[in-house]
Amino acid sequence: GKQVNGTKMIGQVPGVHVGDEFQYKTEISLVGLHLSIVRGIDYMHKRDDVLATSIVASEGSGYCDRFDFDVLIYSGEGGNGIRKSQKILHDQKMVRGNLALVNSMRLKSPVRVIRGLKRSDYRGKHYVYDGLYVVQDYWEENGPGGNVIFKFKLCRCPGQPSVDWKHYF
Amino acid sequence: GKQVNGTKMIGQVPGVHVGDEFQYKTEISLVGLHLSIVRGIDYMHKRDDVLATSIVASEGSGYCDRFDFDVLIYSGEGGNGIRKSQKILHDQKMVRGNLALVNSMRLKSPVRVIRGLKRSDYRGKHYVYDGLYVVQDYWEENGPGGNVIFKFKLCRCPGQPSVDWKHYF
DNA sequence: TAGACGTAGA
DNA sequence: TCTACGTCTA
Repeated sequence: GKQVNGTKMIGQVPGVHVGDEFQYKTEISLVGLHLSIVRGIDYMHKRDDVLATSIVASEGSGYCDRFDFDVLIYSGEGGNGIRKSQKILHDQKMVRGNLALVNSMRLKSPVRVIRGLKRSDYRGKHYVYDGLYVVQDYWEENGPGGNVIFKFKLCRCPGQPSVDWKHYF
Repeated sequence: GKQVNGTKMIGQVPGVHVGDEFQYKTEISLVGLHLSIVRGIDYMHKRDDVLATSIVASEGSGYCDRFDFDVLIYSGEGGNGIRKSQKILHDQKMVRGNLALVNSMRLKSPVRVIRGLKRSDYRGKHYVYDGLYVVQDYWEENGPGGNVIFKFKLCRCPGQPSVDWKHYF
């Protein structure tokens, strides 16, 4: 690994606080919040399980994530082909990040949530750490092309500082 | 723009020194060395010209850049299709970055050179600022598929600190 | 080797 | 919308 902040880990990352803001995915990678520069769901092996460490969620990004008070409805990974020029839609599979989120739910293992926010100046994003969530439920939905998409319901762990989102938009 | 260090500029960047090392393209973008995260040649409008500000050069990357003492032979951009899964080779065109380098040669405008070095631990790169160069010549070559590739000869400006490259490999 | 919620500029 | 010397994991 090449992260500066130490090893990949579950839960709170030392030195990173709720509300901390970052310019690039590479920065949240460097501080150890979310190691993958491109994937939305990051995960790691822990004992015999693969558990989610963190997710990057963005409203209105084509993934249709929804933040509603302390609840996040998050879309699984794979199949949607959003980054493809030929937008072929496939069913999402219960593997990798999706499977890690289910395992995290089963073991009540907390997941770091980073919100990707649209910039005011151009089409890119910036990123704000929103704190720890637990996965409470998941289900399948049909995407626009009839393909299977997983949805995960995450609830923000109590006792964390609140974030004034108006400050970041 | 979103760079932290100020506006895009030609020549020396305040606060950045020969030998400074960076982990990611996003970092050299943040400090103002090379604004584009993906392009090898960065450039800007200056009066009625488009001039090169900086290039990222890597030996052994498939682009066949060559460093030889204070001379760099650098390959132009476009056409080579290295990042494509279907490796279709086209002729490079005298546009964008390639044109900017020719303009920089004509006006003897200095170009910042960043060397992309292979990491020891994985397949990615890190980046070291090598200082200012001037473009002294350019020509066409035929690439492996017979396609046209531009080559640029850059010479390192005298009076700059030397770099102990063994330190970085 | 390919896939994944990458980025900026034309 | 596309291209461009991205970057990591499986």
